[in-house]
Amino acid sequence: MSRFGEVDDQYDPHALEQRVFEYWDDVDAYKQTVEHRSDGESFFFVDGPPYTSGSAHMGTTWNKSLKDVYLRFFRMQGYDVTDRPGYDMHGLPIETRVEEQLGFENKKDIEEYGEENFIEACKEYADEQLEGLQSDFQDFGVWMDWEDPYRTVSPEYMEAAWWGFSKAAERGLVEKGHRSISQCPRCETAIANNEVEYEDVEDPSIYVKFDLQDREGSIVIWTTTPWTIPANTFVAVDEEGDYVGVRAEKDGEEELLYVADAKHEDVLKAGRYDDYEVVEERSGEEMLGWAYDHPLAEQVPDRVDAEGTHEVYAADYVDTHGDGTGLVHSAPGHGEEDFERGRELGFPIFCPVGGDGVYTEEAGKYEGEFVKDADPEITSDLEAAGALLTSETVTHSYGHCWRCDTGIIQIVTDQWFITITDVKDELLDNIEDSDWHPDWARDNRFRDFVEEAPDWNVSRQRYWGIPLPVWTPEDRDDDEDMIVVGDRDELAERVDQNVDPEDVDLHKDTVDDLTITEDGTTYTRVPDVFDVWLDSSVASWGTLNYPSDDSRFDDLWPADFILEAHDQTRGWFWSQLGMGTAALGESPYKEVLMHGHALMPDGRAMSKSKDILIDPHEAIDRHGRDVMRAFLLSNNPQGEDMRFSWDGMQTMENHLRTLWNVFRFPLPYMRLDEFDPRETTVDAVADDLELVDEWVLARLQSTKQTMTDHFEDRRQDKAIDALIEFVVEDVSRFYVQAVRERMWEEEDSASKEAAYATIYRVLRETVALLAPYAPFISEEIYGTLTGSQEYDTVHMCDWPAVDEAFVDEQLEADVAFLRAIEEAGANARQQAGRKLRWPVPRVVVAADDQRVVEAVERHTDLLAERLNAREIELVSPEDRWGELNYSAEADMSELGPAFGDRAGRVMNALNEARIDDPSLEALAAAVDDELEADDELEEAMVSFVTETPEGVAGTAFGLNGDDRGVAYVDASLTDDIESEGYAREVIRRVQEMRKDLDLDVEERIALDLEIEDDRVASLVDDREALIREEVRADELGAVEDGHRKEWDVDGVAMEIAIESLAAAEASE
RNA sequence: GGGCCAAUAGCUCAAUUAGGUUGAGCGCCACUCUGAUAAGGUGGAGGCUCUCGGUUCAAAUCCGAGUUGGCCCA
Repeated sequence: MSRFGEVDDQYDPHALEQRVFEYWDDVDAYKQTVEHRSDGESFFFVDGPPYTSGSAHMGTTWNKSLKDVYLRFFRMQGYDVTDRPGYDMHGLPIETRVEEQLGFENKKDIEEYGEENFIEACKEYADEQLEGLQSDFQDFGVWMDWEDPYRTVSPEYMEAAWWGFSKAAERGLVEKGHRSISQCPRCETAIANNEVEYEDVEDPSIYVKFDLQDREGSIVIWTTTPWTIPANTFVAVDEEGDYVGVRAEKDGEEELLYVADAKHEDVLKAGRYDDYEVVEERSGEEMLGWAYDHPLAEQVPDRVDAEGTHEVYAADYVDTHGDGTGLVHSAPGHGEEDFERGRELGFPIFCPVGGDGVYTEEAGKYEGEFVKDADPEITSDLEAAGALLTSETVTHSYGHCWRCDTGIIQIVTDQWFITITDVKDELLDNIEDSDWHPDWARDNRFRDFVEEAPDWNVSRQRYWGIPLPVWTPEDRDDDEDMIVVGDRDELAERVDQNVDPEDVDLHKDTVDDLTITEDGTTYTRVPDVFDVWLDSSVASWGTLNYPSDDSRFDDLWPADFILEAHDQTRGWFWSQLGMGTAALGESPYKEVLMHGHALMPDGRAMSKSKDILIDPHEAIDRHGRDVMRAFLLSNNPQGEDMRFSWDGMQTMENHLRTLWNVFRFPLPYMRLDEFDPRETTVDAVADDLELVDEWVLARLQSTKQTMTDHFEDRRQDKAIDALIEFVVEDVSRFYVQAVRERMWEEEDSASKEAAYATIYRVLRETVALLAPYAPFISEEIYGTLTGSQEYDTVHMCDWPAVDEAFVDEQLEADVAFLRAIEEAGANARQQAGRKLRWPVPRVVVAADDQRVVEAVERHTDLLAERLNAREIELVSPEDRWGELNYSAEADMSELGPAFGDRAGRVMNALNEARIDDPSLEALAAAVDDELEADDELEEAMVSFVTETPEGVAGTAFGLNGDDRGVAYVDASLTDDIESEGYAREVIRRVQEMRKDLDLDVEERIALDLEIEDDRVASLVDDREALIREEVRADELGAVEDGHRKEWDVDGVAMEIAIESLAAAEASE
């Protein structure tokens, strides 16, 4: 870009962004920036890999924008930043998508299609999805290493998972075990608890009577899963709970039922008993050991029947006041808690259900039926056996597979685990080694989650994932003597077949058939693949291609910084901690920034499936990338959700437009004067800097300090707020207004040079501060300001440091007062009906305190200029402005009782009184005529009102809500003031006419002026020189044709004509 | 059902370690100004600070209970 070149009149985000994209390509901006920092201190950022399904939504967009702003910030601070993006490409979500595309219904279809083909199809699908995300992220202007993302499906990455798992195995943390797990019967695989989604469904709700042996009566249990009754093994009670025996009567028959005391009314009501009576009170403890008959003994002949089963036991999962009866049907072959308790009690684990949710042979009569379909039959069998107390339905939340929405079932299967419960203390210790923003997320939420986390089931009975690197002795499937392979070299070395470690893909189809033979034993591979959460859990070394590339691991690991949304406490924050601790004994990250979710403008969650969303592409279409990014980044990134807002987007566009306008304002002048920013620096012109220059430079220093502090607190939102306030309030609305005339000066002057140097410095640093947020507009402004004199891209700049020479807190405070006075003055002017264009003879500032006096004394000239006042008079706090009078406003409700029928006259006197001291004494003296000897005026009767002299209006000014004084504007007219006022009116109109003709700023004109009112005409004549200079009129009164217009200036008719001299000459 | 977080103007948020008359920006309405400005300026409307209790001379702020929303867990 050429320095001070022509720029768009209007901020046009789309055209600008396209130009910048092309420019970045031309100069290889990203690569240069990375290279520029290659000698810096290392900073290891790890990208949490988005799952490759669908395109970028607003949440991902916010996430990547946040990453981008921090990575750019760290780079500007000099760090050599690791910025490899990642993609999470394995797992059930993609499998189910591909199954849908291929029209598959279950695993058999996959087997028929062929594992290899299916895996290939998944790979293709994942690759396609990755491309969509890649191009979106690049389109948002995110600078990461897009040429080399880490992909969880690459052999190097899969090897990183193998390595981590094998390290955990070396520490004895890998075991195969029987566990109760959540199973998706359609996907035929275990799914993690955190992949279970809960939805309300209607289910059976049955109360079942288990007849007691050796004593009269039945115990009553409640369940919403009749299909688990065949596996019933024991009944649990609360040892400390209160239970009752109830003798109940229905249809003339009587029975004795045992339930929790707190639940007996509900239960008997549900059973529609005619009448009942509590006949026994028992503690849970007393019921321990009671034996009962399995109600489906006939239907399920192979049911569990070991010593001590079908008896009552204590368990801590019983609640005598919750749902149900206070007696809990327990089937260790299904429920997780039942399983744990059953194991403690030493019972066999009976689970007559297969991975597809179909009863096995062990289920006797029900063999071959899908469990949920068997509910009605089981219920009617219970009824036939006289065991059904009642059958209803209930709507409750029930777990579903997060991908295919099938209701999950709890069954006990063999799975592989990383037994992180064995290192729980270490996990909790390692939490302490990471800093979180916000800190409560770590200390409350994350700690709670880790404390309660069970062992990690890492095996899935699926295809599209990283194969477990576990080989077990042929014909045995336990974890004794297992072999865990840690990398590809080890694989090639140990397997019986020929494998090229450089070449092997590592997916299931390439390793399934490999065997290992050692010491005469042949080992075969466990057919499972890893839980997809294990993939991303190794990202901290997978990003570095460790272990296949060990060049950087020692230097970089663990990660310095990660940044994800709050749903990752259960996800990636956790899985990484678990894996890092299991494999290496350390937290794999040092600092966490946890942001929230993107919500709809009305506060609802966005949802793609329900089509409730704001598409980032639409946001870009409407406002551009910089605006979207800056809007997203102006939201609190710490734990709180972000509401998207179109208004907020528009406001951000307005702010960026203001910056654009500030930037383009001085360009023509700088160009004309051949201003050289390298020679004419603020330091070079230090002696010529005027007050406003020093002030805006001081504000720049404090803005940099504020922004840096906020960035270091990870509150980039507050940082950009500070920057916008500086640009809009200080630079645009104050500084630029104040220096316009200096820039218009035609002659070279030290003052103009100082203004150029100042605004140049301000703009040059502002775009560096803005660059991480709005990289496109910053680039174009930077390029236009610097041409080829600096870096090729603003993103190579250092983060601007505070320049102590320009820090001036006193000046900042002074100007804050001046601006408050100016604001009050503008208000007073409006009250007095005098526009700013007309000078006023004086402004009187009545200061309430010494600080205001100091500010005004130090900067009287500036204040006079801003207020367009000929003179500033200062009244110090201990004095009162002598020209003020006071009147009183009487309160009749007080006067009435005090003065009776004289009240009206007193009131008039009070209201008419004019006194020069607002005291009751002075007032009493002024209305003396109406008062009688013992009358006493009281504070409550009146309130004092300040009366300004004729033609003067006053307005109070203050700072942060505290009144600090009053500004009085004396708007009286003199010939001299009218002369300048009318001259300014003429100038403004001529300027407007110049604009009509689209004249260049430098263009000379001829001016013709006719004013009917002789007095005004003569007043204007007095200012001829001023008018000629301001409107660049070389000739007066000689316009024949030209541009001619009639004006009405406050009732005075004028006719103005102008003509460009260049045009006039050309036509001659 | 449990945990965490949030709730202040129509919208987005402030209210300065630890109580002292609720503020800003945007939007809206009126007026005004304009040779950088789809700008700017002035004024205005707009709030039982989610509800109910408690502590206190005093609560948006501290405590308790609830409501709504978001996330997490079951």
